Amino acid sequence: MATIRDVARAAGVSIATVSRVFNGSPRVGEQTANRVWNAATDLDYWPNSAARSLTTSRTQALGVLLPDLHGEFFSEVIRGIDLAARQAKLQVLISSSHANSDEMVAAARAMHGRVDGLIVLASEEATADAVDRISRSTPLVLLNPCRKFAECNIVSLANFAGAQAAVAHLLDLGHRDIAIIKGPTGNIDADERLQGYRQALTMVGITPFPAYEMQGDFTELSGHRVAEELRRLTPRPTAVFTTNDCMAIGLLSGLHGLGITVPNDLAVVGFDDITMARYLSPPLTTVHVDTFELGQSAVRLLLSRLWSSDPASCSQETLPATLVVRSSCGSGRSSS
Amino acid sequence: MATIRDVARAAGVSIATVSRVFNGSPRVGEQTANRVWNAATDLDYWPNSAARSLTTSRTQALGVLLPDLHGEFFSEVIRGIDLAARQAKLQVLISSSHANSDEMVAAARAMHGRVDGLIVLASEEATADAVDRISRSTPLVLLNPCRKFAECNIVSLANFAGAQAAVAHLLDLGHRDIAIIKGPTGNIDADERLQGYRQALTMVGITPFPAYEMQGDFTELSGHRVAEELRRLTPRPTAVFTTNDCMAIGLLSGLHGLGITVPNDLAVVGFDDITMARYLSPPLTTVHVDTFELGQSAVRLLLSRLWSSDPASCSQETLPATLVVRSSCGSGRSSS
DNA sequence: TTGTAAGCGTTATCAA
DNA sequence: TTGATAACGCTTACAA
Repeated sequence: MATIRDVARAAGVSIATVSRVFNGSPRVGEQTANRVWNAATDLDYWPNSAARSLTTSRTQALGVLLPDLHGEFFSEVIRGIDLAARQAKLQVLISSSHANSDEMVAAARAMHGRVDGLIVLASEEATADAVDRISRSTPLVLLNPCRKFAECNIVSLANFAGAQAAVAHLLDLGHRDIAIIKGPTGNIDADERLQGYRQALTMVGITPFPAYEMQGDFTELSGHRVAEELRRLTPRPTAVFTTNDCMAIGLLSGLHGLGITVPNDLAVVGFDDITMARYLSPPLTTVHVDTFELGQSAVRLLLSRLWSSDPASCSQETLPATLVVRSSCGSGRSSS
Repeated sequence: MATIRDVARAAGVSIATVSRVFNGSPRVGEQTANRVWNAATDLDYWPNSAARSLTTSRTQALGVLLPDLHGEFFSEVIRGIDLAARQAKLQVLISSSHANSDEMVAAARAMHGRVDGLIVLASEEATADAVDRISRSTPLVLLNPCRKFAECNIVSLANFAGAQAAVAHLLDLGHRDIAIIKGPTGNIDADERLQGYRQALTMVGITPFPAYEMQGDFTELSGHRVAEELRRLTPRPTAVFTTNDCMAIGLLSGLHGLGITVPNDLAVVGFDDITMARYLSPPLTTVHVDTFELGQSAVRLLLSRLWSSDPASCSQETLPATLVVRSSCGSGRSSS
């Protein structure tokens, strides 16, 4: 690949002039600029980003650190980040599947000199410590962090409120025996949604019943497995809140196999509102969250952090979680 | 952030020695190495990747260029790439949502100096031209390219064979009137799957019937819409091949609303075998492809291309597409 | 408006 | 085994 020197030589100018042309400096004659463009095109020249970052100490890139995520959440967050980054002329470096703090810190270090800041999804308690270590050397935006780090920019989802709304909906429909399928232990989303569930029950005077809190792990398979357990519960619940849609899908499938009809025998409400929620049978009532927006917001926040003169400035943003009523909860209990 | 000079000063050595320590050079005394490690740890030092790439002219990073993709395909490919890259100690730069060649070329240029090679998913005819332009300056691996570029490393999916197998399955079950929901025009996957469908019919002496080739765009919504069209077809098809699972989901939902039961009134076979295919009702018979492996293979191919002494060397790999029989096609037509 | 030259943080080539 | 020092390709004062 040609360098700036090749272009300078070909255009009969100094390398400084070539640099000016490529950086859109106004202090360059039109004729000269044209000669430079032509030479650059001929030589198929483009500035070397590494060299550029070195002199400017700005990389025009951001890094993303993620745990081992699957499915729509993962893809939509990345899409959101990628799109917002592109609009801001930033590049995106990704490193996912981090199971513990050491891996995350190693990934962050490896990005040193390559990124101006980092977006970190550390929802698992196991990766919390990484945030402390990384934040000492790099501007950070946290996505849905497992703990609230005081001096960080944070974008979160309204998990608690969303879960409360989901359960309140079931209560409104006349249900009293409401079970929940929990997410993985140590995951902040899982935990907040569980708390929202308990709170909604408590508010109407129902004491959360431990046997109704069934363990899942956010996968379809775990939802499928729980169907069997569910029918053995006494008193048998009339409704169940699955803390994400994937588990709802598995559950629906399991219930179908068991001959339990939804919503007549059992009402089901999910969380996330993934694309296909509306195409399930019955269409799933669930809590909508905008994962794409989550990614976009993170980039915006990082940008404002990078531009701000005050590096200690920090803001926290929470994205709404709103109930979307479809058919999986029916229209109320016929018999009380 | 501390630089190599700070560490050298703190450890009382030259910068060359610090560099040697961080690059695992054997030619350095144990005592010295320890002093350097300690100083580095104290100062929280880590080598600047941009500077490193500049001197070595190797970046230890690869770029990924993608069109506007959603859902599981997107996330699994990236996961595959990310994992394989991490094993090879490579970083991953992502740029997605490219709708045309100019955008792709711009993204590739912006990565100049940041990546050693590129993985490009250019399945759309609209982005084909970008491949030609980019390949002149950067080592490339193509994922499922819309045209077969002779001098490129390519990993593809066995779309044709997979589609043939899906339709052959329907034929085996006694179906003769088999419709198809096509993917977006100009998309290679869509096209190859359509060709496989036609071929399977032709092979048993059935002439493909144009009215049976319904337009979809790989989204759930398009599958949903087609349900209505489908029932108005004469002769009414007894089976339908949807060229991806998302459309099958939409279709299933639409058929359910119309009171058409699967597989009794209509057999449905999909393509992709996304995670939730098995949890649909009925569980979807579909063609399994390993998207995660697609990403991994691409990285491996790029690596071998980068290491190979012969830059013109190129290999093409095709990943299998195998039928997974579940319940959405039933067990054969009761009445012929 | 253009050119010269210093410097960004490394690695790599020599010497010592 | 270590240390000077010249690149690497670029941006940016400062001069002209």
